[in-house]
Amino acid sequence: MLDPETQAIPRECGDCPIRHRAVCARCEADELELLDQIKYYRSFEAGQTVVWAGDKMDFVGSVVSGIATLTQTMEDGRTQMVGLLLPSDFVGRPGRQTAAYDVVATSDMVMCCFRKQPFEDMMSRTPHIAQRLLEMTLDELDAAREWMLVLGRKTAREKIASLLSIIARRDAALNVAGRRGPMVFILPLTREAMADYLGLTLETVSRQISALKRDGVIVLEGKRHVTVPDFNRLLDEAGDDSDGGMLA
Amino acid sequence: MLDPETQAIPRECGDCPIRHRAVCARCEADELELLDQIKYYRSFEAGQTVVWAGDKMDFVGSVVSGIATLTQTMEDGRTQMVGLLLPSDFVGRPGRQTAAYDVVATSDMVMCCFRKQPFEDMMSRTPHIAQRLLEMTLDELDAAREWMLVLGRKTAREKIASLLSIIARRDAALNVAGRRGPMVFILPLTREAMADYLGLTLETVSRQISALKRDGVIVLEGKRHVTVPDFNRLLDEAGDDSDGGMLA
DNA sequence: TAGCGATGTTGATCTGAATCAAGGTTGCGT
DNA sequence: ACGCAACCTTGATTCAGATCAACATCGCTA
Repeated sequence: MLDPETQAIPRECGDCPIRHRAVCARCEADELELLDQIKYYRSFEAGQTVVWAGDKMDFVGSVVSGIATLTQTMEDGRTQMVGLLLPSDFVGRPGRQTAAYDVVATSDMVMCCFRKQPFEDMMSRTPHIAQRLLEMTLDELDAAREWMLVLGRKTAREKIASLLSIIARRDAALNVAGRRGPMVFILPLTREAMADYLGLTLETVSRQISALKRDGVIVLEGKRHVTVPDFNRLLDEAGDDSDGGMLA
Repeated sequence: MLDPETQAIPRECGDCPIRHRAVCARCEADELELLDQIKYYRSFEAGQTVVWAGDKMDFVGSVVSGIATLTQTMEDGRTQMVGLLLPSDFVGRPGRQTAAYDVVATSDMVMCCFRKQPFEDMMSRTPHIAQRLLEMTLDELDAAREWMLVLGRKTAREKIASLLSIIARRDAALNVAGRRGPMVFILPLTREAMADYLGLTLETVSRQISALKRDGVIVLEGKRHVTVPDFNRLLDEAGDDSDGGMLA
């Protein structure tokens, strides 16, 4: 496992890989310089907890690289994942003292952090930040509502297909768009994490993945390496309106 | 059924019952005056559709009175409610052309609307509006994530108890706080709408309500009038961390 | 005041996913 | 190279909630 400290960390915002998608996306050069002065990086190892629900959280920030999850847990141990944080996603809520959910790094991860108070001060003086944060929050709300349909009404097979299509789509967006041929990606989650995301047990996740493989919807190499020969077929299995595949 | 036109509609923002909770909550007198000039009211009858998912939506607005639902529907007819809109809640998304969900008035309802373009112009010039909208959107995101736990991990009985406790709490917040004695409220949803909210069938909703009644968790008069003798008992049935009942 | 449609309840049966259980793989530390 | 721990798969059985079905209640209109 790589020492997270050795992962490439941008020195300046200009070099930052998430520059154009994160909460700072709309900032002008001068605004970026101010952010540059108050930002700091933190690295987390796979499995490490960033914050526990209910704990005081005196910073906010963006995922620069790696993956984290937001989860909620009931007293008896039932857990539900409520968010999957990928590079450029924002962590924390301005105007709130404590974390509402557990935040856990699922892979080695680097975050670009700001202490909450300076960030909030800056936000009130820099509409570009608040605007972008509003936009990102509205997108997350849409994603959460999409997920409510998955949790409430889809079958186990549809749930798995939905998760795979979301990961596949997002992966394609991060990499160069329009690559020809079948989609290929690495599952960033264990079977158990998938189960927590989908409101299933890990056994059901395993069975349904096996079934999709048996039916040729996906091809597996090892446990994590997935190839999707026909993305529309996968969307169909997810119960989604197909087409919509190709956006401009 | 009341003619919605006869419902009391405030003339001026100063008289408005949702003045201090809606998207305009943070506005100063002069800003309010500008909003006053571009606002208009629309009334909807119970059952009426405000917009269909995918349709062009050239306005945004706030629910002034009554209740509306946001729902998503799959091709085969499975539907999932993804939002319950109460007085002061915001409808529509700035910066988007078409509605993402069906919006349906569940009771007679009055909305305070703004054409999208003037509202967006005003938003870019009035940070108070964008600030409040961000805050409201973050609250909605929290509510959506809370709901993901309900949909993904709770039993049918816990789901019903969760819904009842949310309605009870919200009702108590709208009415004068701190009233002593048992909580009493009217269910604003049919059994079918509850089922769509909870990811259940209407039969299961009916059975679980009967069970909660049989076990003395709730008392029913007719189908819709609910009394909760012991709110902590209800929270317990919902699987929520109890206490948290009394906020300052 | 009878009839009808929307809404709600309850019972019988079925079924998809959970639970219980037994291995199989993989990768790491020693 | 071995042994252990995480992770994953597959099978047998159970069960919560869906489905299918019948009937009850209420409000409205003719």
